[in-house]
Amino acid sequence: MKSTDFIKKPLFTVDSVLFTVQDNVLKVLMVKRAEAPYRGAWGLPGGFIDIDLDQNTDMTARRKLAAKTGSAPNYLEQLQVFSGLERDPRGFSVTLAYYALVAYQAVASHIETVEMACWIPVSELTELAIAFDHLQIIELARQRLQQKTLYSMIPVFCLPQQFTIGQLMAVIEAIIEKPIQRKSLMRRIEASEIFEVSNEKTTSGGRFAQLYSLKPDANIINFERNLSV
Amino acid sequence: MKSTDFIKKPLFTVDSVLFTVQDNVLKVLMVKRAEAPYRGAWGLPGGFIDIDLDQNTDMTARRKLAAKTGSAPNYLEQLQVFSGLERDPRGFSVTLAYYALVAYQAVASHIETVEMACWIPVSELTELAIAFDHLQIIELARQRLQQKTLYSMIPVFCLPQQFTIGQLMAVIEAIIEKPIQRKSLMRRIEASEIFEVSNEKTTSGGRFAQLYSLKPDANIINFERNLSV
DNA sequence: AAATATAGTGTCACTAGGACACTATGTCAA
DNA sequence: TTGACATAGTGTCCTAGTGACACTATATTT
Repeated sequence: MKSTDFIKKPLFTVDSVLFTVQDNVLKVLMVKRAEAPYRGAWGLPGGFIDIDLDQNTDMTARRKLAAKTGSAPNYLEQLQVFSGLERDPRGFSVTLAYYALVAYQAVASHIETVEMACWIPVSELTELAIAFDHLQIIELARQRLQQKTLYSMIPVFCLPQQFTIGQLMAVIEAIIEKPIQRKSLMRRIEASEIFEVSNEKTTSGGRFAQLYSLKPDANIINFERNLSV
Repeated sequence: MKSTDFIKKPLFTVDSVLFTVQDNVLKVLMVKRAEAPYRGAWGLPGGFIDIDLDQNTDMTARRKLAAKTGSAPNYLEQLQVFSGLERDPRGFSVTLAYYALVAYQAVASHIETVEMACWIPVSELTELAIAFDHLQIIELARQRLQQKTLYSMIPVFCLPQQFTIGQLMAVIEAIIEKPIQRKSLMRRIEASEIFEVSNEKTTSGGRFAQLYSLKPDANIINFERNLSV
């Protein structure tokens, strides 16, 4: 291995776009950068692989998320690699971006205790100083999440273990930013066969809503049709 | 930057699964490895980023593919990152895998002149010695290609510029390994609005087949339903 | 001219989602 | 107590895109 290899190796990092839905608004976990470059700007939670700690890049993403949220996300999937000379002032860089989902309730209290980690509505990101190309990464993650919401049930991962259909519907509508038919959602819940019912629950004035939860061994399936756009 | 950073940086490579369809069989471009590890085994075309040559990882994939095929693929997309301590005897490694499509005719003659590059039917891969976890990567790429074939027209990228509906149908059936309805395909060709007609052509005994080609500015769209599985 | 092969169309059935009226069951205020 | 209202959940018809498959069209071959 020549010494030039050292210089020419690109920086490799792992970043995650952690989504949740709170009050019918899609939000992203952002971290205020304490170091250069882009010191003081908001960036995605992430960092370098630690070969001693991480079996693979999934573990890196989980470790970095746990550091900020104190827990593991309900869903984690690779988004895309972003690379190039321009995206980091330190030189050629390669970032593996993940996107992830979590229930707001699961991390809300922990977030408050963490210095400079914050849920930011995706619609308000443009008002902030965002580090690197992270705004672009978030936008792609949002598109992927929207698309996947049209043909799968992944939005359940933005909810606590027990949830009502009304809550699931609200989360879906927050993600795709369009209303959907309650009836269509119920048909899919039945067809997917991955949910089970439990007790009852009441919310803001109205009939009791059935509580659902994911079956323990449930695999998220893909429907063969999209919901209408 | 500490000296330990040097040691602990993972190997980062870019590999591509280049598919084509020849004689109704889905094939992958494999390269016989001339160096350790896995010397003599078959592996995917790929290698390290060259920061001086590559603007980004897409360019790395294209450059490595051009070295083996003499041309650019018709389609190229990121598949997934594979990482871990176990997958490479040299240590912790990270590979960004792409998958790509090309017309057999476009590279057939060049392949023959290249030492140890070869189209291998995906069904015959298990009979060979495959380096690293490349077999697993190819399998995932195949699944992604199959899935995408159900809701898009990407299989056209396995064909030359001009092609008949019969050829497109054959390519699709080779990819998903199921027969499809000619009528369904024609409906999608019309609906997609990305194809245009040209002259005529005859093949093995039968009525002339209309030749189609992709419109110059065509964007591959996704249909809202899958073909039946 | 008939057999055969491939190209392309007409048409009906099926399926899953969209629309929307309707029923069910809770809260709250007069 | 009762009626207005809010949310939960159902019944039913409409629609669009695909599957199935018989049918027509046009070439080659014998």
